[in-house]
Amino acid sequence: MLKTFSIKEVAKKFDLSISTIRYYDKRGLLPFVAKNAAGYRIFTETDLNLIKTIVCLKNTGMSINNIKTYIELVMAGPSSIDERKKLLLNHRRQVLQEQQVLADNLREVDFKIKKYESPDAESVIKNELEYVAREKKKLNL
Amino acid sequence: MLKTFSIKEVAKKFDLSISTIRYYDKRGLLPFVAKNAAGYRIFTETDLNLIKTIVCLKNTGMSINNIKTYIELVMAGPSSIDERKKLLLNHRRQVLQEQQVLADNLREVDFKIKKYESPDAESVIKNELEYVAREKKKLNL
DNA sequence: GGTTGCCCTAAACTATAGTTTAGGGTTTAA
DNA sequence: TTAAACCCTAAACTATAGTTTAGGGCAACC
Repeated sequence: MLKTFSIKEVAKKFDLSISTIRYYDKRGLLPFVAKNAAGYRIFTETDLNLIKTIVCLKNTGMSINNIKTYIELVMAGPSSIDERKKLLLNHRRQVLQEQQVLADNLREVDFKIKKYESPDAESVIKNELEYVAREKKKLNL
Repeated sequence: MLKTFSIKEVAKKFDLSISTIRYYDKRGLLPFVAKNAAGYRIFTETDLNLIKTIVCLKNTGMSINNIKTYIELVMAGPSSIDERKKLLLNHRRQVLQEQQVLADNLREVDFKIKKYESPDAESVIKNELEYVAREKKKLNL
């Protein structure tokens, strides 16, 4: 028999809260999820694949609105393949850029850490402080 | 003479909006910025160094509150070097983890893109759709 | 000396992404 | 058959990070 999953099981599987899943549904990210007679969400195996994709897009910083657009394209069937590809390629570019920003700025953080690890950190920083004080004094600030 | 900068110049230099700089000040990120008799913020060269650090921490995803903590440590002088180092090392760990998440999930996105780029993408996706339909039918969903 | 451009604060407003609460049905296992 | 464990919606609430607006003061140039 085909296995189905409750909202609680799905939440656990993807490390989301139940309310987040409900929120995603309300925001239109889960139009493919069926409900039983009592109104309970019933998740199938293939639903989980799509949810994995949603989580993946979320984890790379895509907004709910854009994820919704992607899901709508998926629901539209094969005719939307080109648009889906365009959307994902665009997203990919943004992620690469974000990675670049992260890497560049992390290097700066690393410089600071090294500075603090240096044996003469204390005197260096004292000097900097004195310089700042002189600078403000000169400017009457 | 020592050069100083207006809020507008600083905003331009760091690609921030003027209101963001005011907001940062209000949140306690700029306790080192002096004001002239008229209440105008006057930024010195060394102020810019600290602002660069703030932007750097922001660009690596640190919250305003944690940046504030870091700035407070800086203002406390050399005695806080150890704590600053700890804070930055901790942040560094989080950034590395975020980079990992980004990289892992981007790989998934790349898989999807490749799938859409394949010549038989259309038939593959048609088959998937039919599978999903059969699945839901079997489950009476 | 007035007009244009800058600067200020305080407070309200916005966007995004959820979380929590209230009130109420359903399922399951003793 | 009832209590515990689940599930539901709607709506209010929260957190974060700003942006916008209202109402005024400075500054600098013509």
